Amino acid sequence: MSAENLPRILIIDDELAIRRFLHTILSSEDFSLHEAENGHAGLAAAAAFKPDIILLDLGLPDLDGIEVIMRLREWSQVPIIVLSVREHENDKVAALNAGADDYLTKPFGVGELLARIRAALRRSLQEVPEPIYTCNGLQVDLTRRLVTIQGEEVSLTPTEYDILRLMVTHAGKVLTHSQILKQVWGIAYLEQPHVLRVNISNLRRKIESDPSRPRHIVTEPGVGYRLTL
Amino acid sequence: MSAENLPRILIIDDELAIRRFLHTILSSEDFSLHEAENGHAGLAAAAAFKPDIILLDLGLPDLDGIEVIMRLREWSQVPIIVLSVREHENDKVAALNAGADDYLTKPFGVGELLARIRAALRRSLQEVPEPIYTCNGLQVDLTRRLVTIQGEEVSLTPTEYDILRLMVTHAGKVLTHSQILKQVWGIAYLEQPHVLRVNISNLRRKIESDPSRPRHIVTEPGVGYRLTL
DNA sequence: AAACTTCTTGATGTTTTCTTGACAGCTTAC
DNA sequence: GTAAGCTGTCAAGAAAACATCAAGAAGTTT
Repeated sequence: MSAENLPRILIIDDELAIRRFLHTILSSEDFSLHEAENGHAGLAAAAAFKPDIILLDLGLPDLDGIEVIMRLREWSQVPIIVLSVREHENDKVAALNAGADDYLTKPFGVGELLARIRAALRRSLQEVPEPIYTCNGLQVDLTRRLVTIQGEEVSLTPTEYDILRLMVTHAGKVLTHSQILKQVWGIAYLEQPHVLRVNISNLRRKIESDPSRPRHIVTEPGVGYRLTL
Repeated sequence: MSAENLPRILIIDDELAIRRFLHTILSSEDFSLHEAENGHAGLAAAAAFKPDIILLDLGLPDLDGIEVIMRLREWSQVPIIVLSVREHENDKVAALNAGADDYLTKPFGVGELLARIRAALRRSLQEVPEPIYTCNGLQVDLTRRLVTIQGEEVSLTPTEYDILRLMVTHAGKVLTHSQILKQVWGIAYLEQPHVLRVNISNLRRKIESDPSRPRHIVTEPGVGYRLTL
């Protein structure tokens, strides 16, 4: 898994010792970490860093923890796990009602923290449906890898689907021969425009109602191809 | 608010006293309640009652609590809040890793319980999928692990059932070879598509009326397999 | 321990996909 | 007008992917 895909965790805590502690625990797992030492910095970091989960200490110097939660909840659904020394029930209730997802009282077990982080991540990673490209009876559902023309299912070979997916994700824009060849076949095929033509032809036969006068996959002579918007 | 739209809570606990206690607390709020006094009844009720949230006691007479969580998670994403007297960290970690959303140690405060229920409800306003897949005479009941074809029960091996369950929970979507291999056999088998083919073949022999022309498990050449919707 | 089920693995034949070459149509340049 | 270059189509052989059978290994139950 590449570094970009690691779950992102934002730690908002003013105590250096705790930040170090959390850093030690969490960096042994596969997480991408970011830290903020007060409420305002935390709110800014939440917007900039776009964490998948926030670990929030309630006792911040500049802002009340509840305030931070409420400000976050004005625009973000990111899971918030509160870490606090206050174990009075009212504090927990207030934080949870303000929009926190979980509340852990210090000192807490490392295993429990990790388990609760995983539980929160599990919930929030529930996949977001990708948009479906639709145009003139052609429909491409990228999540289901399903292509339909006039409602009828079309079966594409892996290569054909790769090309079409590339075009859908860049719908309306011209894709040069080199771009398509590089993406689908790899750099080694840069000087082989023939394979691309054959595949475009096959693709058109499958998704165009009149392959000799294509409406979806338009050729831009001398440059490449373009998928009509 | 009409009675049909109230959040539905299922309580799985063997102790009458606790059920009474929870009933008292929760019926003062706007909840629709249902109770089960052992694991099997709880699993059945989860399928029939379709709760928005489950309060689960770990110490059940017939099934281990972790087992209940895992069985539920085979087909349902419903939030599970564990209520337990065991406050050892290992118990919490095991429950959370098995798929629980929260863990409360008895005795707990009423306010905290309500707050945690609200927190769980807040983020789980999503649709619950039907636990029973039906299509062209093939029926898969994930809650009972029961597969029937034209009403007749089919006996599957554990591996075959795992594959089918994976496909049912992603019905309509293409599952790549790697996805299936990773989920069913583990990462070590990623480069062994042969075992998958053998098992798909066996599965088809059992659930397809004409295995050579499959209607349910469609192969997407070069990619994987897909369960017809 | 025997009987049974399930899993794994190898061998073999089939199907699908990929690559490549031949050729024809079209456009542009001269 | 014609040559050159780009483009589209068809078809055949090669390569890869797939399905199925069957036998032995491993694990379970009786």
